[in-house]
Amino acid sequence: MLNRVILIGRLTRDPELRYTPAGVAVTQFTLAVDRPFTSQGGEREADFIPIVTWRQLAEACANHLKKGHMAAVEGRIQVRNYENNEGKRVYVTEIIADNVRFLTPQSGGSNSNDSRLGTGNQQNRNNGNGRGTNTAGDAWGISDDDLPF
Amino acid sequence: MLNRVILIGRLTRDPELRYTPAGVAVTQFTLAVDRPFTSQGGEREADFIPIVTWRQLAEACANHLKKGHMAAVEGRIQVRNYENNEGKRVYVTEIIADNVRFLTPQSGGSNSNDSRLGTGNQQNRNNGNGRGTNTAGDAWGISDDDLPF
Amino acid sequence: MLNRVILIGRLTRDPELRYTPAGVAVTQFTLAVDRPFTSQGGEREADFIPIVTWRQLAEACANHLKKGHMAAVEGRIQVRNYENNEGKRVYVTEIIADNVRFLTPQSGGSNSNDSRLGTGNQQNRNNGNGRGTNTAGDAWGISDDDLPF
Amino acid sequence: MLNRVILIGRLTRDPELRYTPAGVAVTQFTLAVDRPFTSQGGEREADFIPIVTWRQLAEACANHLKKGHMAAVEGRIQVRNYENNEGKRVYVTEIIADNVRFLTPQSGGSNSNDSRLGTGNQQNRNNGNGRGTNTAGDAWGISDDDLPF
DNA sequence: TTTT
DNA sequence: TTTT
Repeated sequence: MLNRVILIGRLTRDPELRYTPAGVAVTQFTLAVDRPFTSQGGEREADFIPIVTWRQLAEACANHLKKGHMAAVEGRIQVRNYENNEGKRVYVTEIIADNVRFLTPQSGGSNSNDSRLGTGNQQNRNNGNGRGTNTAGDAWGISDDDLPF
Repeated sequence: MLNRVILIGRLTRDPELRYTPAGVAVTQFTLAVDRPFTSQGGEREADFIPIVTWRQLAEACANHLKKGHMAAVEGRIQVRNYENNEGKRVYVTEIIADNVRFLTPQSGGSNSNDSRLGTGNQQNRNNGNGRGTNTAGDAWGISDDDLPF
Repeated sequence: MLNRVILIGRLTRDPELRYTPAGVAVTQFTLAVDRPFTSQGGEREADFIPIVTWRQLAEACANHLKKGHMAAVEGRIQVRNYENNEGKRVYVTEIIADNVRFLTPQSGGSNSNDSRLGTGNQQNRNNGNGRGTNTAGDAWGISDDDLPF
Repeated sequence: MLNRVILIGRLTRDPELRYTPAGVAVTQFTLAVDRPFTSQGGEREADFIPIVTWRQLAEACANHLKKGHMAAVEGRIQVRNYENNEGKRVYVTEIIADNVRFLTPQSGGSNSNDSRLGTGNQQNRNNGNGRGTNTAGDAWGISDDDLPF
């Protein structure tokens, strides 16, 4: 009934932009979020949280975010499951973002930081590429059925 | 750097209270959180999100929550990993709650609804039970190393 | 750049539904949110927080919420200022809600609890009432300029 | 029952650190939070939201934040009222922060960015200044009764 | 594997 | 598998 997540962290890698078979942009990246406390045994000190963005917001993230950049992400937790290549059900927990703020100043750019996109937007984009259209599904088990808006 | 989650949903089962080897209370339950939209293909309509609470809050949840009850949960996302019995690394995403509100009126009780416990509290509780102490570790791969506060 | 509020509390009165001069629904109510701690001197124990909703969500709130009902409100803080009838600038802090969950079971109703409305919706509603159209502006200093979406 | 706010914005001025009569540190600053949309009439484009921090967090903010710096603030809304010098009741809405992240890199410093302080900390600090101790009360109507933790 |  |  209510599902809201807000994170600030750093990208562990460059974001990956793909397109669903229907031509809808999706990008994924992982946010390293430092924990508030230091582990007693020198163990884990960050959580690595997968983020998914769609449509315009996906393209903005792909264009503006890089490995190491800081970002604030607002969205909801989604628990997706799909069958892997051994026929086993795999559960994946991700944040479906509807707002991403770019907190690392863009080098040589305007850096308007205005990235509230993606929610309530209609325009799809076909990448005009027969081979590329279903890479999203192949790579991540994401299909057009997962479109969240 | 910032990691905050707020959920409202219903318990899919009664919560399970266990104790770490050191005698610290942990309870786990799953929250079914309805999605805001209806899936086009009649697919999934809720996310099932695992919640972990510690210490006093753990005991309050075990005492007051039941299957089907509505609750509001505030906490942070944690991505834990452990080795399962086939020697494979398993990743588990859970919400470590630091505040739980009981939204289903307690039958025949005072229902003070005052459940802001667990954070910053010192008192452990040993269950005085040699056999029972490490059930938490056995069942869920949770140990005293996972103590979040 | 990021402005998010989540509250759970109870309505201090029935909500008030009005319409802007352009016929857009607005409703206002106040949420009493109990503080997590008990004041040492028996002082205040709740914050009384004004909520504003627009369009479809405004009408859903007017239809389903009553004094004493519990609700979860998601939105953003807005600091509005207007000139009062003594020509003095008055500052008003309110929550502009984009999601309201009705946590009190509706008596004699279906209680689908599906109240994610209001954001990204286009339909205005003229109340067909010449006198009533600008009551919102009169009563609260709200005008069509304050439309948030 | 639940009251959570998360903001990202910029300080409109340097923060002001004071001490209550009992010697507890309080700092106040205002966060300018850009609105997600552009006003049609070129009107207001940011909300100016007053922030209050206490104890260790107050001193960390006073030491590390400056006018123009970006910060993420987590806390709760509080509606305080006091009598002004004309004997009139004044209502003040502020965010009582329990977590502040410094998002502007510190010039010439370590910038550990570890600012999760203030909650659950016991140590007060007396400023050893008879005259200065109650400046907080004078300036802002804040007294030791307002201590939130 | 799931709640109403 | 991971960021600073």
